[in-house]
Amino acid sequence: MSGARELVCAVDDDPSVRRGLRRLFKSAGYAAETFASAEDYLAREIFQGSICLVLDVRMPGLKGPGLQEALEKRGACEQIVFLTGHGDVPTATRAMKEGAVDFLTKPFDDEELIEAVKRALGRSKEYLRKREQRREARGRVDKLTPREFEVLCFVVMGLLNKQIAAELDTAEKTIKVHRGRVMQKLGVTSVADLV
Amino acid sequence: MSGARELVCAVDDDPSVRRGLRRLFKSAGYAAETFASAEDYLAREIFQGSICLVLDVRMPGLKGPGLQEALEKRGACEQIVFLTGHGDVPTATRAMKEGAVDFLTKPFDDEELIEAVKRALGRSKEYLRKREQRREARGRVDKLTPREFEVLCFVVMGLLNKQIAAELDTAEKTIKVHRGRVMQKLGVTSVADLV
DNA sequence: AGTGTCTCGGGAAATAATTCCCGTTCGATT
DNA sequence: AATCGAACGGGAATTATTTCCCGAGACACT
Repeated sequence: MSGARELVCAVDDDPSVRRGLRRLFKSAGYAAETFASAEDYLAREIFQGSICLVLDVRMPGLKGPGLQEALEKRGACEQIVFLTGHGDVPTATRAMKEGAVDFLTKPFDDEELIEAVKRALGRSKEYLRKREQRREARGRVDKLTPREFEVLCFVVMGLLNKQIAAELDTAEKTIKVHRGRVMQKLGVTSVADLV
Repeated sequence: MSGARELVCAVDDDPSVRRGLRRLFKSAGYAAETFASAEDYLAREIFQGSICLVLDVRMPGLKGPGLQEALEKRGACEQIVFLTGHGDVPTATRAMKEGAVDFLTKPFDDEELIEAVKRALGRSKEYLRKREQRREARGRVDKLTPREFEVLCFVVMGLLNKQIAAELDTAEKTIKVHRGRVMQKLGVTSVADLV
């Protein structure tokens, strides 16, 4: 753990821009790091928390949109704000279609950038929250034996024990046992909680 | 009913552009209409089906983004593709943030536009589908009496009749009656279906 | 005054679900 | 060979739910 739950990362090949951004983010109360290239950023250890990436489009090596694509493939939680002096309409449009939070052009307004960063961190946090929920749910469901999982499926479909027994060609008693185990393993007491 | 389930509407103040778009959409197999201004489009009767709006940004009177905003306030299902010769990055970014499907610049590629229209119609259809589901669910829940609704809330929380009776300070028998009515009015037979 | 709806209540009977106990069989691990 | 977990099954008792029947009081509308 790096301590914080939120982090703003800026990637720009211009040292003076990096310095300026770092100062701006710090003064806005955010933990900030800067990188001179997309490759440098990718080399960083993965941050366990919400991240906002402030990206330049035109850089030596991997470009902003390329990094965006790479992160998306990785299923990362980073939310991206583009900040560039060389933006054209097709690039901006594509970036937004790919899920960027905003696409700002230099010279930029400090307040506008901070607003975008705020939105990005919010979205990143929301994304992490949902992913964590899915992970937990899967973790619990994975604790079930295959047969128990089958029974679970029918239960959430609203079938009665008797009907499930018919579907699985077994005795109703057996279904009751499985059902009881499922409820126990998933830590719930009612059918409503299952769904 | 206008017969079709899908419609492409183009709004542009240039008659020759309108003609060209109409021909393009027709040849791609879509029902198409064109309008010379945003006001003209708003005057049109509301189409009952999926709509893709192809919008110019710069027009006399209400501009493209203005129309986008107006439609969003109306909770309309229109999905918008911008098509303009005067696009700048901030305008494109704002349009995409507001939910536009794409933002293309003239001169445009026919195939690219048709692809965008296709995506827009798909999104519009999906939006309509979800709205219809919500409407139906609300319609059925509105058929419940206040007391029945209270009971429903506790039921989906997974409480037993006995517990609900205690919460509402009434007899378990009464809860059973309400519960039965709720199931009947909502057209379901199991607790799982309720949730 | 009558009509209708909502809420409340009881009884009785059938069905469903839960929770214990007991056991067997099968396959994998050790 | 022994052990373990998983799936299967039966019995019995308890509790919950559903589905019928019945009626009473409150309140609004006509």
